[in-house]
Amino acid sequence: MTLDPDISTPLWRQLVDVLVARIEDGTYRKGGRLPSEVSLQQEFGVARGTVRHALQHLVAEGIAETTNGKGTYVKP
Amino acid sequence: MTLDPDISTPLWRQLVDVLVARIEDGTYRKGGRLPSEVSLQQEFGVARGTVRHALQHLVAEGIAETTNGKGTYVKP
Amino acid sequence: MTLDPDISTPLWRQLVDVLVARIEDGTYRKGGRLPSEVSLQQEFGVARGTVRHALQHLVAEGIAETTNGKGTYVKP
Amino acid sequence: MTLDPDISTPLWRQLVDVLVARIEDGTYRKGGRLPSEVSLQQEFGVARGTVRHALQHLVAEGIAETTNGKGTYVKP
DNA sequence: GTGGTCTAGACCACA
DNA sequence: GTGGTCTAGACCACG
Repeated sequence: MTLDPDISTPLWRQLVDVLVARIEDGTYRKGGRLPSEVSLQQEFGVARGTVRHALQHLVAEGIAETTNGKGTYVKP
Repeated sequence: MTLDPDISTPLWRQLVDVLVARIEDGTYRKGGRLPSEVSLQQEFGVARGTVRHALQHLVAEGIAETTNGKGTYVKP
Repeated sequence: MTLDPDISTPLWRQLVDVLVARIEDGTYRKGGRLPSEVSLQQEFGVARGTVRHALQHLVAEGIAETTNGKGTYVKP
Repeated sequence: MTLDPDISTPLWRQLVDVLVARIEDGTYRKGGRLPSEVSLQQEFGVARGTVRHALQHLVAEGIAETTNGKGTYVKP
């Protein structure tokens, strides 16, 4: 899975879309843990800040919840 | 009694404040023993490392004293 | 350089001794930066917590100084 | 699985025998990790000192190897 | 890409 | 059954 650096949509937003899609199709289960920031960084080939931005967006939207030292979880 | 994971103050520092307050109001008496690390861990819902960090801070400030195998005591 | 897991001296204390020795023999210069926590972790084959414990000991003794996001420096 | 507190063989030695048997029959694989001290303590209903004594015996005999913070492993 | 905080859980040493 | 050490690996804040 790779993102497209050329189109106008910001990378972090493309990433949000991918993550939301994966939550909806069950790749990431509700109540389950998302991959770590480093994993996502590597999988999508983006900077860590981008990953953090995307995850914080999910948290702000109430889709996910993050716990220090444990990871980011999909809300049920 | 619970700590607040949202505000910027580190959990261990919040814990220090609570312990100091309890020493000052007499909940933990001078010369008496503080609850064990495991007790505090359970009461405040944090990891043992966080509890230890807070207790070591009290020791560094000369407020408490710790003895291996016995516990942590409030200095008179 | 490796540490000895068998003897009773804690690993973090052995690490303190090595770092102090390197400061004294000029391997790490006064005013210069120490290797990052991750580097030391790899060089000595210990966990990052152990490295941090050793570095914080140097800071507590006034031998080094640490700046968030930049590194740990030997005091002149 | 329970041990027999009545017979003259010390509990820790009975425990050693059980562990060795389990290594030989493959319940605990060579190179694999033994259950934690607390697990064994609960499974066999013995004190922690007994478990530690038995494990240290395995280590002394070169059957197992223990690493602080990780567990006790069966040597290949 | 550094240091800072935190979690979870193991074994170690003391009493 | 306490505190002491250690591992492994996560997210956070700074630069």
